[in-house]
Amino acid sequence: MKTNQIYDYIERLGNLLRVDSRRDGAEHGLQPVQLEALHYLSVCNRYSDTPKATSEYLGQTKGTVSQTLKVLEKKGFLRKVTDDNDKRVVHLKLTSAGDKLLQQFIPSRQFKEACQHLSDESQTQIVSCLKELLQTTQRTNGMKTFGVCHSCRFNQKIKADRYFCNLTQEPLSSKEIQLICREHEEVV
Amino acid sequence: MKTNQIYDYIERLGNLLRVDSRRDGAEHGLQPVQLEALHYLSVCNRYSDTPKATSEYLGQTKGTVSQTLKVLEKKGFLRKVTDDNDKRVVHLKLTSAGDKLLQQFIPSRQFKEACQHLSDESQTQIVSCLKELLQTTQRTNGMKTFGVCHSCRFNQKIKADRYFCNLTQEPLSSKEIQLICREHEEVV
DNA sequence: TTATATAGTATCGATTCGATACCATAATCA
DNA sequence: TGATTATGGTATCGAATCGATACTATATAA
Repeated sequence: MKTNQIYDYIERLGNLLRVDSRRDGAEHGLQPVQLEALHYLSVCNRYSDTPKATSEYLGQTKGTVSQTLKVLEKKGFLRKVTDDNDKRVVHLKLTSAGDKLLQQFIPSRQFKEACQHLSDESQTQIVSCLKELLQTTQRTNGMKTFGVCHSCRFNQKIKADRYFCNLTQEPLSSKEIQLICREHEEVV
Repeated sequence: MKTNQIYDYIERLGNLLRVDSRRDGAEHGLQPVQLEALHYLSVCNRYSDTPKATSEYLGQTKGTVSQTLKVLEKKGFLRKVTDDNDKRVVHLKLTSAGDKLLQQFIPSRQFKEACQHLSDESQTQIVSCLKELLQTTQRTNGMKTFGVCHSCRFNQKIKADRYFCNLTQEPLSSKEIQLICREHEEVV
């Protein structure tokens, strides 16, 4: 069992990313968690761009996340749009300033630099290892997986470029199925 | 280039560990960063168990770390011992309560559980992947590597169970060379 | 001896974070 | 239909992180 070793590496790598994030974010008066929330909102689909879903993703209470989002809105990195069908729900859309910020800082310059020193094979192997580790962790703990539609058991391919979600009973475009979803459930 | 994918996985895994840590630590009134500091101090050698080294490891300012350590001391998880040679320096020793705490919470129950579902091969592969990723990141960014003496260019094997550090010019036991060191430099 | 570097601490203000209380809308059910 | 309950979200408070700054004590260099 190499549990401890794996734990140490993940903790250390996560830590380093956080240090980068703190330094980069400081330039715009942003905290690591705020960048992370913005990052999430940039890669999730229309079922998942709400404060509630963000709270589930970050593992924080909705009150905490509400404050985080307020800061991001005040700084002009996202705007809130009330849902047409359910007026309790708000959707969080990145502004162009928000997009620009992420392109600049996510991943951090340091991390990009490091990845360039890895061979293609290494990168492929690392991706598959991390994927397995993450999926195992999420499955074991009964957590939401936040995967993309492509790997979701609810997703159904109708024809080329036409998909259908069997959970929401709505059609999805080929662009949409590349985004992560709060309702995602791994194909078994 | 799979930079973004790798970044996402690491960020997500690190995030999950932090959520576990926050929940576990809360039982003893400890924050994630405090558990992390204690964890570091439990696996570092006698050159590296100081506030300064902890600050370098965590990537935080010495002032910040000083407060973290004060809390851990007040709660009885570590004690401070002034260095004999340099009276500015203090060494941080875990108490038995500190040891016990780590055994209970590091790695988190959830993480141990998840790792048990991974095959031996998977674990071995994950370890080697993460190691490569971490080393590349640290090397690229000119960071301290915080490795164990075994992989350090300053370490010299005299005979079975007898080692010597060419940096500090001191002998090291076979037990000591399994601990991480702030002066560690990878063999090239 | 004087200056400078280093290890560490103390204090302050901005911010995170969870807990609690609260509001508005939706869903349930008698 | 009308009352109850559930859900999404916000506001406020207190404890804690974190960096910046200023500070003390010891060690090293000039």
